[in-house]
Amino acid sequence: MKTEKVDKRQAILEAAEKLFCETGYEGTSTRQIAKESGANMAMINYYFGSKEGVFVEIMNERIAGFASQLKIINEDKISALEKLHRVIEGYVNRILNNTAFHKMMHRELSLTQRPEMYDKIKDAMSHNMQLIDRIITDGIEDGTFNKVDVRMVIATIMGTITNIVIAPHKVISCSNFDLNNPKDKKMIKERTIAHLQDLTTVYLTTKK
Amino acid sequence: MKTEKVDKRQAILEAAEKLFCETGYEGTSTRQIAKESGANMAMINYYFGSKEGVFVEIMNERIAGFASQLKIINEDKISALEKLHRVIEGYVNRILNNTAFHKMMHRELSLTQRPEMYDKIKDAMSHNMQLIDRIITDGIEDGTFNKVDVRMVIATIMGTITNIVIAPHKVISCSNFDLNNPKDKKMIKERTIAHLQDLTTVYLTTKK
DNA sequence: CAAAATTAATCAAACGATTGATTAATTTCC
DNA sequence: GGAAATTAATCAATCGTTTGATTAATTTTG
Repeated sequence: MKTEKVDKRQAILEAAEKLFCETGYEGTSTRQIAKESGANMAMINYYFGSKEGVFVEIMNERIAGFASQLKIINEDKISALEKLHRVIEGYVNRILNNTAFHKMMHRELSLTQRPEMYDKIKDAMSHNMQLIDRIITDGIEDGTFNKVDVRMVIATIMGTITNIVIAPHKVISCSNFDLNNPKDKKMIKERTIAHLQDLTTVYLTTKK
Repeated sequence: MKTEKVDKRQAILEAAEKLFCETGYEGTSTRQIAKESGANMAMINYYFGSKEGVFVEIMNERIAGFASQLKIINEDKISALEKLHRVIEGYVNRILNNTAFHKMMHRELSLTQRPEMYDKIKDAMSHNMQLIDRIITDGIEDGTFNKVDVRMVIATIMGTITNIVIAPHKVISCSNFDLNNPKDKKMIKERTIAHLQDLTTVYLTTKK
């Protein structure tokens, strides 16, 4: 009999992330994680020390993957609007490819009970926000963009995407719509990108 | 000594809402609710049947207050843009006056474990969404608004507000900023309204 | 009106179940 | 053979809920 080598540690992380996303941190028990991952309950504490240790590990892993994606964009020799459009495309794709995690992150952000996690997410976000801020501010300074409330524009871009992830029914009234269905996801991605690019183009570059 | 008559039932509701907002539904114990409200633990089940009964009661109360506010706007003899601006003003004010509850509602919306609550929130929202949809669609049909993705515009308006409530640090980098501080709240309200009204005006009425 | 009966509100205590965590023994693997 | 990985069994603590009793207020009755 072949010993199918499975990494229990990884299995726990994946099972935990799935369950945390679905039922929240408090709503998920270590026994559920053990059952879902096929590992013994004690393995959770063996590898991660505690339930919270698993959670922190998941967040750290994910957040680490955040930073690397967007930095390249700002170096390209393209217009501010083009940069912004690429950022939007990158954001929409990444968030809609990780809807479950994004929901969890947002949920955590709305809770006051784990301030160190709140700060961690905040810090992870702030870097990307500074990048977008830089792009828009540059556009304003060189005269291609209107003078707008930069931070509010960012809130609008981020907020729109998050809103679509968390409450897709607002956009699609179709009852059998499913964000996990690749075809549906592709459609909503394209629609979101098109909308946000159109919106920013009109709002930022229309001369009054 | 005057017997200061306190309504325990109401006290439980208020304490529970506060705690649910702060630490989530699963993260709040009935013992905490009892202690915070000054009521005996048994009173929770006596009045509401269960912990979930308290939660449902809170949501129902709040949602009931939702519907009545916006319906009047659509009857006024004003332009579509004017209507939309009033809706934005109403929304921003209401949500920023109830940030804790709005956070809780949004958190609940991102969980899949209480589908009946999800549907309840969804239904409560959908009425208001139809109203906004109607306003924008009318504006498009009579030629005052550009042809846009109506549902996406709604997602943008809602998403912006929610994003500001849940992650105000994105907008205000000031460290001692506090949404519970009336002065700070007033400022962020005005800024949000101004931004969204400006955004919708430019995006919907600028002729290309 | 006043005694009796009924009701609603409140309480401390305890219920069984479940929680996250730990133990000590066992198996796996190099 | 010994370190690492895995297990079943168990821990105290906490969970949401229920209980039986008590108080205070109200209603019914003679």
